Amino acid sequence: MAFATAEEYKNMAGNFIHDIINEDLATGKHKEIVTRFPPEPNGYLHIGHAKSLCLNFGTALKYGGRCNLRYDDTNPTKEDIEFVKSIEADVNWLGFQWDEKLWASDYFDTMYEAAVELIKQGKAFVCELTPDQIREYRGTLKEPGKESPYRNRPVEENLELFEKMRAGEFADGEVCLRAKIDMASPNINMRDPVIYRVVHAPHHNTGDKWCIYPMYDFAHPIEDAIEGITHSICTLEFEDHRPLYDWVVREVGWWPNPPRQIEFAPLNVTTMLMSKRFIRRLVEEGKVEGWDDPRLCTLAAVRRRGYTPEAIRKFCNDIGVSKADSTIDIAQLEQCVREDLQLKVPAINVVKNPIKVIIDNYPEDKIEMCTVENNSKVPEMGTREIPFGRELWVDGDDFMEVPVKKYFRLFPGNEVRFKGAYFITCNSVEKDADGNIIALHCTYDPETHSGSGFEGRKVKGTIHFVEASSAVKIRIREYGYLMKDVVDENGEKTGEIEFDPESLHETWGYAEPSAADIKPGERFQFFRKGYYIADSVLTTDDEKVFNSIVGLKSSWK
RNA sequence: UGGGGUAUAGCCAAGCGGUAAGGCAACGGAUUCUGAUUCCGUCAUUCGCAGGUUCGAAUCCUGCUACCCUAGCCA
Repeated sequence: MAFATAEEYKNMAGNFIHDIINEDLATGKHKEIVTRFPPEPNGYLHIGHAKSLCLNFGTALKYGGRCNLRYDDTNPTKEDIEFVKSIEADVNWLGFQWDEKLWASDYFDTMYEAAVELIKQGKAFVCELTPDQIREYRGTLKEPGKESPYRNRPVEENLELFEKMRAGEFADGEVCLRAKIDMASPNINMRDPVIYRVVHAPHHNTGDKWCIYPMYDFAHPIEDAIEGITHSICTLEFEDHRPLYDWVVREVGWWPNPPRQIEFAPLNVTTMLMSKRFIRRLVEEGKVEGWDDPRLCTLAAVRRRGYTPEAIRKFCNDIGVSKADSTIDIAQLEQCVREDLQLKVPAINVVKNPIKVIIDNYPEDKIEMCTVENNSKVPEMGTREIPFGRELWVDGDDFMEVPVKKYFRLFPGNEVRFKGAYFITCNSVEKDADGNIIALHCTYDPETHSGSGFEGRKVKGTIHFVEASSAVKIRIREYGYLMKDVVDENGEKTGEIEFDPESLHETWGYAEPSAADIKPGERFQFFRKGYYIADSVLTTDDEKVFNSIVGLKSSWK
């Protein structure tokens, strides 16, 4: 496993978060920077998490600090230990190594003590209002709330009641512990927020030890403080919670140099569905193959699709970090993938929508081997031999019976180079009774073999081919976008997007003989077509299935 | 009609009182045995709008406007 290096992040794009860190370092507030990546184990990590991962781990690398992986497992009813394995695999795959792996649930004792501390200070109380009543008492965005009748219980009574909560003497929702802050606060988060609730459910880590669990707003700042996190980086929607975050660590008072929460804008990418809820629905309804369906944006999916961790890290670094709502064009991600793959993967010849080419002046039984580069950008990747013979397949896109302007591949009367082989002239088109093309009859010029130094004339087009008798048939899965624009009856975009059932297009083609040896997970450039990966799930001994990664940058217009 | 945020090119994003970086996209042109790559070039007289301060404003001040978040015993 190749992990991201400190070197990679030394020159990480500066951003407002680093301005804050630099300041904290300069003033001596902190000597070592400690961050954390705190997923709730309730689903798969996706490309949006990658931004957070790169920010948190990258920042730690940049400053020579530490970054913890911490599971925010404070709600036993919504979490599933099953996801833990995938989360760790994905974090490592992306190239990050946590300093420590921790569980919020390991701090339940401390959190309980912290709650008791608040009660003793008269800053928390046990409330017997029902959830509905609490909502009612909370007020609205524009109107202040009103105080709970239980708000001014004596400390001793609160202590007793809280102990009873812990002892399991109350049913779920019957009572809860609330912070005593300000019911008239314009910030709703400060209107006596619930900090502990009763949940009679076993916890994967603590079993039946607890039947009360802390709420995020109470737990998270304590988790950060315990670990000595210096900068708690999270997404924008928690901005309004910051006053409460600060309140908790301040009022509990056990941490002289408490962490600072900093928020950044979450990632959106055009055509990529970042909603975990919607992804889950598609998976459950069977509209996609699973959490790793290559059309999804989970890390498992983009991995299967052939994206590399290096490309994703580059992408995250390129897009920068700010607090402005944004949606990145998918083209920017794809470009990062091409840029990375270009220097790493070999090319093979593959044709889709094959058209038979017969070289009429080439001997019937002769097969000769042609030498081609594995990667024209990287000579060290060597060469390979591909067969050339009388009957060949060319790509359907490489022939036009009636060429459009500036088309310089195969058409009747035109001469092109077959990459690695000869100049070939298309003479005639053989068709069946229905007008379907059976074969293109061509001739080759023996003097023009690759490497012969022939300079007699030039051709404008170079195309690739697959020798027919040795061709390997392959299945190709072309991934379009999962979502498409919703259009109304007039064909106008409504601004909404919906699931596109045609976003997976399956076709087939022929590949050169070497394709028979390809192992699942291997990536290739399909010469002149784009980047593909041998599917690690579907490939069998009998057939090769390739998933599209990204296409080549542009084609002729 | 509370509170908290955010507005710089088609999409991101630097900029922090001294005259608009960079990336993606797009478009020209050169090279190319991949219409890829590579290489050169073009792409904001203007920073949401309107005023003000200043020799000088995207940066400071005032007033607007638009969009996002926020009323879980979710995170």
